[in-house]
Amino acid sequence: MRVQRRFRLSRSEDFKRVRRTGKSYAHPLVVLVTQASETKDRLKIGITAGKTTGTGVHRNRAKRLLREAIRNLIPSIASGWDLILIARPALVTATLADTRSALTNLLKRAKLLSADETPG
RNA sequence: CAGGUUGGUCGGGCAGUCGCGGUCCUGCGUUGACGGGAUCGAGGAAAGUCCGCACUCCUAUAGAGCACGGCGUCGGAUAGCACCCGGGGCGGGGAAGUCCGUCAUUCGUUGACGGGAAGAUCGCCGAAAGGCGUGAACCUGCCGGAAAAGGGCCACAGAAACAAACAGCCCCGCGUUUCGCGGGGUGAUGGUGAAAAGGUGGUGUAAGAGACCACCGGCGCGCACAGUAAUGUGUGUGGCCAGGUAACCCCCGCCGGGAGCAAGGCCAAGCAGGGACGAUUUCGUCUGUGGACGAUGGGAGGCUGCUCGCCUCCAUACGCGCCCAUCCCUCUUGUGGGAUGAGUCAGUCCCGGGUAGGCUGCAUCGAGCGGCGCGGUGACGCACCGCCCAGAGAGAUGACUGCCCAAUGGCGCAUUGCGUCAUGGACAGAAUGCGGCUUAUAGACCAGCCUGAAGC
RNA sequence: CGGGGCGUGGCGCAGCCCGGCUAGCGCACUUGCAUGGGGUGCAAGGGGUCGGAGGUUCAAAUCCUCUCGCCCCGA
Repeated sequence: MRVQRRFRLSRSEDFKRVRRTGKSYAHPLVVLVTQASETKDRLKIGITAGKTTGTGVHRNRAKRLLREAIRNLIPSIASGWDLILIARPALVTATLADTRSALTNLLKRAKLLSADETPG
C-alpha cells in the first residue's frame, strides 16, 4: 500500500550500506537485496535502474513497473527490512504480471513473505 | 482531378476504479507508517551540446595592447546569435534511374532474377521502340584578399607545374660536307597530366610568337540606366590575357576576458585546531625566588528521595620529588643505583575556516503563454483582452476496464463501401531558464507553388 | 554539468600535425621447407567500407562540418 516517497530508501549512504552488507537474490528481470533495518517495524524499499538498463525512457519504465508490482505485495512483506530492487535490461520488455511473479519468487526465496496467499 | 514539390499544425481522445509528485486548505477522546478536500503535473524534439544570451563568481560598468580562436556577398530582423528572413552571384540536384518480391551477400549495402509504375514541360526527328535538344516549381552547397603584398605545396607522368632551361626550328662561325662543335635568336612543336601560357583565320618573320589585324571569349576600368545595396543590363576602352590551392600559412576587416547553477549565497553536527576562564582561600612550617608540605576551605563525580555524612578524583609551566613501563649494573635476591620513555588538570565558555548534511539560487511576472486585430513578401513588430502554467530529493505522469479515432490482417455482405472479430499506438522523459541549429520520429490534417488533363 | 581522448586486417598499435608513395609493424591465420612427430625456426601468401554521411581539392585514413559508439578525468 505504501509506495510513497517517505517509505523509500533515498540516501546514498543507505544504498551503499545495503548493497555492501545485505544479501542478494537474482532473477533475470530484477535483483533483490535485503538487509535487516536499524529501526524495527519499518519497511523501506529502494528502486534503482542503472545505465545498463537503457535510455531515460527505459529506466523510468523499469522503475514504474517495479513500483506498481511491489505495491500490492507490500502488506504481505515482513517489516523491519531494507530492500533494494535493481532493474535488469530484460525488464523493459516485460509485462506487469511477469514482474509481479518475479518479485513474488524473490521474496519467497528471501523468506520475507509473511502471508502465503499473494494478493492481486 | 492527377503528378511533383515545399511549408505549417497535431502527434491519440473521452469516461470510470486504484495509485504517484508539488502547492493550498482541513479533521482528531487515537498526533501517526493517521485521514479528508481542492488544484496543477513532460516534449516537438525535453535529446545532442554546435552556437548565442540571461544570471553568478573571479572582479571592477573587461577599458587598452599582444597572443589565440571564431566569423566574412548585400540589405533586414533581434536583447543577442556563423546557422533566422528577404535578395545577389557562381555551381549541383530536379533532369535515367526508381519501387516491390525472391535468392546470395562482408548484414553497411551490393549483385542476380522476376514483376510494377514512370521518364516535368516544350520543340525537332522517327512507323514504332526510342533518339537529340530545351529545361519549370522547388531543394541544396559556397561567398573578403577577382590568389598581381608575400611564402609554401602541386604525387605519378612529363622537357617544363610558373620561371627559365632541354630537345626541336632558324641564323652566324669553325671543322667539314651522312653530320658534329661553339655562339646567338625564338617561344610552344614535344605520346604526359587534374591542370601546359585565350580560340579561329590571317599578316608578319631567318625562324617564330597577341608581335600585329579581324571576329569571338574572359577579366578590369569609365559612363548611362534600374536597384537602399550587393548586383544586373547596355555601351565605350591608345587597359589586360593573369594555372590551381586561403575548409595550407598568411594579409585585411569585425567579434570574443575566463569559468560555469555541481556557478554562487546562507546555516552548520562530529573530529581536529586556536583562545579565554578556571579553586593555593585562611593559618602554620620550610625556602634565595617561584613555590612545597600539613591542617582548613574549595571544585567535579558517586552512594541517597533530600540534608548530613562517607568515598574517589582535581590543583598549570621550569626545576625537584613521586608513580608506572622497559633496559643495564649490583646483591641485601620481596634490595639499592642508573638510563630511556610515556603520563602529569576535572570542567565551563568562545572563535574562525569549514566536512557530512540542510536551506537557497529554483519555478508565478518572464526577451512568459493564449486569443484577436493591424503593419511587413518574410524573419518579426505594435495595440487590446485574458491567464499564471510542472518542478526535485535515488529523481513524480503509471496499472486496469469500456467506448471512440487512425492503422494492419481475417471473415461475411458486397465490390466506392458496410458490418464483425482480432492485433494494436512513432521517436522519446524536464533537472537554472531562454533563442537558434542539428539529429530521431508511426501516422493524421491543412495550405502554397509548378506541370498536365477536363469542365465552366 | 564541464573538460579531454580514442575508433585503421581476428587482436594490439604506427601513419594524420605538414594531403599523393602498394596504408605499415608485431602477434594470430594458411601453405611449404626442416623434424620420426610436435614445438621452435626459415620462406611464401591471404585478409582493410581507415566508425558513418556530406563537403573542400586533380586527389582525403589525413583538412572542414554533421553524426554514431566507447573510454578517462574534475567538482
